[in-house]
Amino acid sequence: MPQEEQTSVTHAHRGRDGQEDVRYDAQRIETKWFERWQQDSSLYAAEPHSTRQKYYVLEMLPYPSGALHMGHVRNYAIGDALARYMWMNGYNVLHPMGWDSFGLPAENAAIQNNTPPREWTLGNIAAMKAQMKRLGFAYDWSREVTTCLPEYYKWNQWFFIKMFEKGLAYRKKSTVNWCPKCATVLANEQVVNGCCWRHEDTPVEQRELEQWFLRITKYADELLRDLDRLPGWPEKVRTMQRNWIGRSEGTLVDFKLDGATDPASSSIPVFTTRVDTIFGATSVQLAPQHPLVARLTRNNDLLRAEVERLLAEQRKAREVGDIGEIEKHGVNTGRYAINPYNGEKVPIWVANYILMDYGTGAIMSVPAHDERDYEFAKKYKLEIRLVILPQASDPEETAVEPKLPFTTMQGTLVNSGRFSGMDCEAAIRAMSEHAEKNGFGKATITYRLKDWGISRQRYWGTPIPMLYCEKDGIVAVPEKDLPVILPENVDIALTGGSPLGRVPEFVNATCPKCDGPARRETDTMDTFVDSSWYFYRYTDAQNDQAPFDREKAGYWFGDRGIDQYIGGVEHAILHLIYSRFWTKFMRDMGLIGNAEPAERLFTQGMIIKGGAKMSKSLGNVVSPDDMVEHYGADSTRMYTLFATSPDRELDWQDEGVEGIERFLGRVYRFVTRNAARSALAEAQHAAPFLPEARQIQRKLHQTIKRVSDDFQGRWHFNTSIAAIMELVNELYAVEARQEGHAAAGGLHAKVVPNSLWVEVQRTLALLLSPFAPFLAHELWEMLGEKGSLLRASWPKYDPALAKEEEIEIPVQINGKLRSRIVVPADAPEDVVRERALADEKIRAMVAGKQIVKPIVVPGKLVNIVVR
RNA sequence: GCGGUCGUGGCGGAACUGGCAGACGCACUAGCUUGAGGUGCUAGCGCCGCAAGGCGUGGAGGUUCGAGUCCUCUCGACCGCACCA
Repeated sequence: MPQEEQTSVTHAHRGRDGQEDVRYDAQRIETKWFERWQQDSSLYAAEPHSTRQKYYVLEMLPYPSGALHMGHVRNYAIGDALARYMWMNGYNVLHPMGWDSFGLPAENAAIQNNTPPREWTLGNIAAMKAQMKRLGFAYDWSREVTTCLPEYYKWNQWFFIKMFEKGLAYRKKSTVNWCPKCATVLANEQVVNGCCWRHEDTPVEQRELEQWFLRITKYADELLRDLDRLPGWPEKVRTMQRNWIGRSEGTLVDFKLDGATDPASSSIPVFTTRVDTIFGATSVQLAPQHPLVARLTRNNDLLRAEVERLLAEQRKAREVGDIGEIEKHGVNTGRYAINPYNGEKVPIWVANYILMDYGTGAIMSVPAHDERDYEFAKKYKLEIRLVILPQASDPEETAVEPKLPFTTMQGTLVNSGRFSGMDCEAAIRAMSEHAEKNGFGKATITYRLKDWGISRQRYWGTPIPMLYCEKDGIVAVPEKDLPVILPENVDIALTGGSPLGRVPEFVNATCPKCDGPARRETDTMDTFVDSSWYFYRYTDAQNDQAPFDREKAGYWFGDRGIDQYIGGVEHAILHLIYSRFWTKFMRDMGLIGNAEPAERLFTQGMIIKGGAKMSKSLGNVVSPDDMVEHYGADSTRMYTLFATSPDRELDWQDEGVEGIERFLGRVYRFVTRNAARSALAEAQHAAPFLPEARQIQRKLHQTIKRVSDDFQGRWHFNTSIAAIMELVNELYAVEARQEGHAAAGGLHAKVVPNSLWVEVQRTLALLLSPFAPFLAHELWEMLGEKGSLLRASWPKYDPALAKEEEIEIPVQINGKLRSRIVVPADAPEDVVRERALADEKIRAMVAGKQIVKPIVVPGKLVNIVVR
């Protein structure tokens, strides 16, 4: 038995001939390569044109907050490993990086530290770029994009004007969050429990402001449909986007306002997905903000006060985020609406749970067939009228009265005039047609997706390139006058309104149409605009004539987009939907040929520690700088890949990093001890190929296969790294035996031929280079190789060499493991069966029993079923 | 409420299409080595049991020669959406 033989081998205490091992000094190695890589700026540069196939790998660009956090490191470690792997496989790789550098934190820092936003931001960028370089990420810095610089945001303005010209950018009134103490607008994220984040006892107010919107809803349907054409995106993200777009098919029905004096506004459009239940409608419910409400309450102070209360309740609930749990309240206006299907008069109510921004802001209430309407009707004692009966399972049976509310579609209409007797689906079709024929409605599709409000009453953003002229109205800044430069030295104190409005030199301009005086737009753009198209700019980052050259973008994007995009799930909706919208718009402009920004998307998991997300308040933040200083960049990066698979949540453990450092030390010492051996000398020796050598060779090729397979498939780098560890463990074991032989003065002082020994070490450096580039390069150099590993070829595995000659397979009796046998790997079924039955343990156990059937799974196991 | 992901040793996690559960790492234990500074090497390590053996992948059933993996029910954790008419 070969297993037992192993134990008889002397386990040497690795004497190493009394020689001290060199310590693995990550700092020394990494500083050395860091400095070398600094010298050569072309090292990671993508070729503009190449005979090699292109590969565009992109990680989401960071906001320059001042320091990288571990989430960044994980994200970039994944992308960098992939980029390096593709490089070594002969691709022309584009792997760029940039800065999403407009946004609020810079303004807050400016107020707190009295540092101009620009200075603060650029300082942070420099610091973070240094961190990235220290971590050894292989970015093509010649293509760096910084969104807060005029060279970049000029093109935000250019795109905006193009959208304006196409009617895709427009202005309308809308509600914003307003903190009375700050006297300014707040982003939704800055509203905490309905109060200002800086004044936690001050409730946020809603204000109506004129805002710029981008008509993303024009693409709603395509954005939804094309999700099916993105098999390379996580199902989760596609589902989230589907829900966000929220397509809903239904019917628009006009109820007439009874006794309307003004014919122009005499109808109340209502949206419903269940027009089949409309004969059961016993009221119409309006959102408190519904335009009709103001008119209906004009002469009734009491009623108006009630409505105000409902409105306040709704706002409160929405701000806290639990509109779903709001206690339903309503008030009867005393007026009536006429159901166009049966001419019936139903009361009009105003209710706090009706949302103005979905559908038409008005609903028909059918208590018998809707949960919410039922609850509301019970509370206010409104009529509940049954108009759908469950379909009897047995046609002979008469339908029974259902439990209310009866909300499923498996039913038949009753008490519904000429539509009685139809099933729900047929009725919806027939009734929608009926409405359209008679001019009071039609089948419609509504979306939850809203047009994108991009106006921000903030300083640190892209100025919206618009002018307001008394004579010519809203006028776009001419292209030749772009960029509209964001002025410096602006007072950004939070005193209300847009800071740019306090800069007369900025505000006062000339109308390009009439040369008369004009006022500049003082709002800036949402920073999501910046990140909606930045990845195109990487293909042509220095272009000052256009956002990018069509051909250059065409080369990298092709017709499928970025080959691999990597980032956090937190961007699953906003950033990724805006990017998709922007791409479709650019395609319609003829700027690009792809309809989607990225063919494949990978969302990495969060990093937690001690069961919670890392946060300053919990004090469980692990700083990348500390880790790099302590264990080195290689260990830090590699740990983020080793702790778990990249798609899963990572539970940070400092001891885990130590484990990686220990492993890298083992590799380093192994090569230190063995690098000097000459392959050439050995080739002449032609040493016998002992079992140990074969074992190493097999393991080596199996490892190459496992690591390569992970890159090609599931990206489970944790198992790739585990495979390399296994290889190294085996190398140590064989090395010990080799020394044992030598010490014993054995004939085979060299158990493993030097040529193989050298191949093993070279391969080790190659396999490690995507995960631990610093050490890999050091090893490469120790092995006498020159140049970057990026230019080296990824090792190929040889299936013949990876193959096991003999395998051990388990033998079960009735599914329970009873013995093991060793057979040739390619032994035919009947041989395996014979061997299993001949096994002594098995013979003893099946003696006297009847063998029902022996099951042989070649190469896997034997299971003998006995009775 | 709807949609999704996930429950495996003391811990992080392996086990791709059903086929030896626990690879690899951490922690722990022992031996050797080193040593005034987070050292290295070797071995052991799911649970019960002296052992033979038995029991084990959140729980209960089922399919199968065989289930962590498939099916049904159920419990729990996390994420997203949410009076969406």
